[in-house]
Amino acid sequence: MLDIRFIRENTEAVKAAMANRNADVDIDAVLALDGRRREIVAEAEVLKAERNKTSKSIGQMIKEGKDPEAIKTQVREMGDRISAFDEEQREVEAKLREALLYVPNMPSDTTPVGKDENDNPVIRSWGEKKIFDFEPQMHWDLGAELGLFDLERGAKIAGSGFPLFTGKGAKLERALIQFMLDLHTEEHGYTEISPPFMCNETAMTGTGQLPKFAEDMYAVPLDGLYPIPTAEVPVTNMYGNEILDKELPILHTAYTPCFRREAGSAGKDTRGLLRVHQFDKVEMVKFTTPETSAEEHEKLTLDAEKVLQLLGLHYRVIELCTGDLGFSAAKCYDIELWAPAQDKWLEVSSCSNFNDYQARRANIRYRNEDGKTAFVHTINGSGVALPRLVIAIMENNQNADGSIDLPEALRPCMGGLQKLD
RNA sequence: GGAAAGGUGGCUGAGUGGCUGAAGGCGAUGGAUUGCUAAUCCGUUGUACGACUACCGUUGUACCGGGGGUUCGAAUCCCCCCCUUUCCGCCA
Repeated sequence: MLDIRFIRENTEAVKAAMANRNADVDIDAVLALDGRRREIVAEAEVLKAERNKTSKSIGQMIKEGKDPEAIKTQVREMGDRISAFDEEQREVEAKLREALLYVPNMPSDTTPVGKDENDNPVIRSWGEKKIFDFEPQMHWDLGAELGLFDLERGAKIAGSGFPLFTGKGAKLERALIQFMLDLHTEEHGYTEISPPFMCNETAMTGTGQLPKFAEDMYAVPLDGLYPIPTAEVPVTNMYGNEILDKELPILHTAYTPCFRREAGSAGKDTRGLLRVHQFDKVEMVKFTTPETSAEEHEKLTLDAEKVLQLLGLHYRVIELCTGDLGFSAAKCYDIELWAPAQDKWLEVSSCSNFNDYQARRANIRYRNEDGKTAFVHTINGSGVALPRLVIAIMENNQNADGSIDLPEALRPCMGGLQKLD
C-alpha cells in the first residue's frame, strides 16, 4: 500500500496518478480518516501519559501507608475516557487500512501515460515471424493428434480450463520447468524455492491479491486457504514481517502450479491452452534496495527473455501504460510470444517493479546504510508461464506432416528427443 | 485427531502485579590497549507512531505469539485463538 504520509504530503500527485490509472478511489475519504485518527491519538496519548503518572503515584502512596481510594476513582474515570478513544481509534484505523488496501500503487515516473492496452509502447523485439509453406495448424489440433494433451478428460474430472497432459506432452511440461529453473539458478544467480501451493489470507493480502481481487481466487474456506494464483504470493510473503539481514538483492526462482478463476474473462480466448484455470509457471522474485530496483527490474526482464531466446522463439517486449498497469505495480513489461496459427501475440511473462508497495503491505524491511530500517523493493516476473510457451513451441516448430521439432536447448531435458511425432 | 510442554529483544536466556523496554550471556558496533592473525577493558546496541528540535537529539504513547478481559496499574493473573516441540493415533 501507499504510505499514508506520502498521500498526505503529495495529495495532488496521488490524485493525478489515480486518474492516469483510471482508478476509482476516494483519496479525500482516506485523508479524512487519517486526520481523525491523528486527532484521536493525540488526545488519547495525553490522557494515557497522565494515567501512567498517576497510577505510579498510587504505588508510592500504598508504600507510604496513605489511602489511595480517591485517586483510584479518578484514574478509573480517566481509564473510561481512554477506552472510548481506544475503541474509536480501532474503528478508524480498521477503516483506514481497508481503504488503503484498495488504493493501487503509484505508477513510476518512467511509466508511459496512456488510456488502455492500445497505448502500450513496444520496447523491443527479438527474432522474426516464421514463414510457412503450408497452412500452420492450431495447437489444439496438433496436441490432440500427437497425444500431448487430452482436454476433454481434463474437463471431465475438473472442468474446462483444467488441462490434462499426456505422454510426451506431460514430459514436455516437466522438461520446460527443469530447463527454466536450471537456467535461472545456474546462469542468472537465483536461488530455487519450492513453496507451499496454498497461502493464507495475510499472504494473499501482502502481495495485493486480496482484498480487491477475491473473486479471481480459488478458496478453501474451511481452512482459510487460497490455492496460489502465482508463486509471487508465497515467495514474496516468505519474508513478511521480517527485517532482512541478508545481503540485497535476494533472487529467488520457483516453479509452482497457478490457480486462477479467471472471473470476468469467460468466453475469451478459451480454446486449447490459451486461457486456463490451472497452469505451470516458473517465477522469478527479487528483493532489492530502492537504489537498485530499477536496474534489477531490467535485468529480471532480460532473464525472462533469455528463456525465449534459447528456445528460438520470436517475441516482443511491451511496456504497460498507466491505464493498463496492474494494481500493485509501479512499472511493468509484458513479454509476448508470436503464435503463427493464432496469428497473434500471446503474453507469457509480466515483469513488474512494485517499489515498496508490496513490502509495505507485507512488512518486509532491511537496514539501509545508516542502519535505519526501510522497506525493500520487490520485483517479480514470470520466467515464464508454460501454456502459451507450449503453444508457441508447437505452432512455430510444426512441420507439414504434423510433427513438431523440439528446440535444441530443450532436448537434453527431453532425454535427447528431437521431435514430437 | 488426542496428550504434554513451550512461544520474551539479532540469538540465547532471566523475569508470577508497580523499582522492567525488559537482568546475564552471545553476537554486532565504536573506542582504548597489546607486536602478532587473538585476548583484555570501556561505551553503544529493539520497533512503530506522534510532538518538539539549534536536525546531535529530546520527549510522549504503544509493543514480551495474536485477540479480548480483570486491575488505579500486566511480560507477569483469567479467557479464546494461532504457532512450535515431544509422545500417541492416522496417513503419502
